[in-house]
Amino acid sequence: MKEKFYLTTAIAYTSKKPHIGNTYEAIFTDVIARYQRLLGKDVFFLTGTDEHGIKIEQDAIKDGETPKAHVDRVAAEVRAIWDLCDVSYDRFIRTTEPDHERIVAKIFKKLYEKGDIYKGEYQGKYCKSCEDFFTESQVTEDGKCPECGAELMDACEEAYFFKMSRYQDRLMDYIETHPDFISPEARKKEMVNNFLKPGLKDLCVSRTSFTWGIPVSFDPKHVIYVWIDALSNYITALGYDPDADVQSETYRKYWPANVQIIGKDILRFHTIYWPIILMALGEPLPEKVFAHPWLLNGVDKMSKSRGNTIYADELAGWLNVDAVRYYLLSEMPYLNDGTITYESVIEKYNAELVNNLGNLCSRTVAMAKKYFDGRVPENAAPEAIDAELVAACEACARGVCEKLNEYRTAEAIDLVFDLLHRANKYIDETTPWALAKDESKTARLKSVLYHLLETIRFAAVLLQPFLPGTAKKVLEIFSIGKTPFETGLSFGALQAGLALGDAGILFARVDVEKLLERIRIVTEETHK
RNA sequence: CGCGGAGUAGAGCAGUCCGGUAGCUCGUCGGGCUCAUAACCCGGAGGUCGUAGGUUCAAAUCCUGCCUCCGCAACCA
Repeated sequence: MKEKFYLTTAIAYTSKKPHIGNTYEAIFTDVIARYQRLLGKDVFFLTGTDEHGIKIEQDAIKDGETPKAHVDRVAAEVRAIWDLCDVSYDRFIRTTEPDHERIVAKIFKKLYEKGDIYKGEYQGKYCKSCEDFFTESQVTEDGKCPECGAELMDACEEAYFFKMSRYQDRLMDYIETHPDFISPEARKKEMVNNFLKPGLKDLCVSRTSFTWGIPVSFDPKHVIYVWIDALSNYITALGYDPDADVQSETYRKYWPANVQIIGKDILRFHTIYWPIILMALGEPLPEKVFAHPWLLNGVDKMSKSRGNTIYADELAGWLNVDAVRYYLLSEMPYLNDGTITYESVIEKYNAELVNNLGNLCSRTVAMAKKYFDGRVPENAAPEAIDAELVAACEACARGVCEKLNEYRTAEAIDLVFDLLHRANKYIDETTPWALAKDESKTARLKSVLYHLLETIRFAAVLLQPFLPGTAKKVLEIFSIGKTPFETGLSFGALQAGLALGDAGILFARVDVEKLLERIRIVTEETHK
C-alpha cells in the first residue's frame, strides 16, 4: 500500500480577495503536495476558506450583501485564484458547509460535556462606533480604540472558555519529545518562551456580539468563536465525527496530518490551541506545523488601504502563472520576510525563465532540428566533460529532494536553475556549431546534443513540483507526460531516435520599462 | 536586563555550527562566441564582513561589551 501524506494550508479568510501573500501559502503547499505525489505517495491536500465572524458580517453590510452572498463571492474568488495558480488541492473546504457546521457544534458540545469548556465572563473594552471588543493588550497606549481612536468603555460579555491550562504540561511534553513539531526552530522558541513557560490562560471560544457563526447548540445566543470553528476544518474535511464509534475511512487513513502549513501570524493557534483541542478530543497531533514568513511589498506590509496590494491573478495576467510561482518560490526566504515588487518579478522572469530556461530549450532544440532532423541522436562518442554534466544532474536531483524534505523551496528551485546554467555553459565548452562544420566530428556532436537534451528532460522532471505548466510543456518536447521521480531521474532514460516536439517560445521576453508603465496606468485605473 | 532573529560590494542574499587567501544574483565595465528569445560563456572594477575589545600563528566565523533594524510578547483572520 502506498504511504499516505496529508497536508493542509490555513483556510483563507473570506473578508476580501486574497493578495499575493495569501496566495504564496497555497503555492508553497502545492509544491510540497506535488513533490510527495511524484515520490509515489498517496497525497491528500486540503485547503479552503474560513467564512464566519464579525468582520465578514460587517464587510457584507458595507458591500450591501448578505453574509452568505459575500462569502460565496469571495470564496469563489479564492478558489479561482488557486485554480489559476495550479494549486492541486484534493479538497476545498468552506466553513459554511453544513457538514462542517454540524460537526463543529458537536465538537463544542463534547468539550463542554467533558468539562474542558466552561461558562464565564469575557472582560474587555468596547468601542461603540466600531461595535467591536478589544482586549487590554490591543488598545492604544492611552487606552483608546486601536481602529478609530475613540474612547472605549469597559465591557463584559458572557462567554464560554476553554481550560487551556489543563493540557499545558502534556503539550510541553509533546513539543519536547517531537523536536520537529514546530518549525522553523526560531518559531518554536517564540511559542515556548512567550506562552507555555509563563503559563497558558484560558481561551475565549464563544461570542454573543455577532450572529454570523455556528450557534452553540445548547445555548444558541452564543456563536462558536473562530478557533474551534476554523481549526476543526482539518479534521471535519476528512469526515471526523466526535460521536462516532468508528471514524470514517478517510479520517483513519489520513489523520494525523504530516504537515500543516501556515503563516507566522497564526502560529500560536496552530501550535498551542489546536494541539490542545485535539488532545481534549483524544485525537493524535499533526507531525509538523510549518510557519512561513510574509511577503512584503517593498518594505511595507501589503494592505488595501495603502493601495500597494499585488494580486496573483493580475500579476499572472501581465506575465504568466509560472512567472508568479517562480518568483514566489525562489525569492521567499526560509525565516525572514520576503519582498515583492512588479519590477523585481519582471527582472527575475527575464533573467531566469526567459534567458536561462527558455533560451536553453530553444537553442538546444533548434540545433537538434538543424543537425539531426529533429531526432534524439545517440550518445555516440562521450567524453569526460559529459560525465561532469551527468554528475551535476544527479547531484541536483539529490539536492532538490533534500531541500524539499526540509521545506526549503527557494534553495530547491535554485538548484534546478543552477543546473540549467551549467547546461548553457556546457554548450560553450563543447561548441556544437563548430563540431557541425567538421564531418569527422559528427559522433561527438551527437553525444553533445544527447547530453543537452537529456539534461533538459531531467531538469523538467525536477521542475514539475514548482512550475507544473512549464515542466509539462518541456516534457512534451520528448512526448512524455507527468513523470514520477523514480523513473524520471535516471540519466540516459531518453531514447535515441525519438522525434522531438516543438519547443516554441516557453517565455516571451518582456521590456521592463514598458511593462511597468502599462501596469502603473492600469492599476491606477482599477484600484481607484 | 521579557523571548527570538538579523546587520557582508550600489541593491538583494550565501558563507558563521566544524576559524585558514571574502562568494552568488542583479546592476556596471571589458572580452569571447554566433546554436539561441540582442540570448549564452569568460573576465575586471567595487566590501576596514554594524562597532569596540579579547582568544589565536590565523576571526565574517569563537568570547565579551555596545549600537542599529526586525519578529514575537494571549484572544489581532
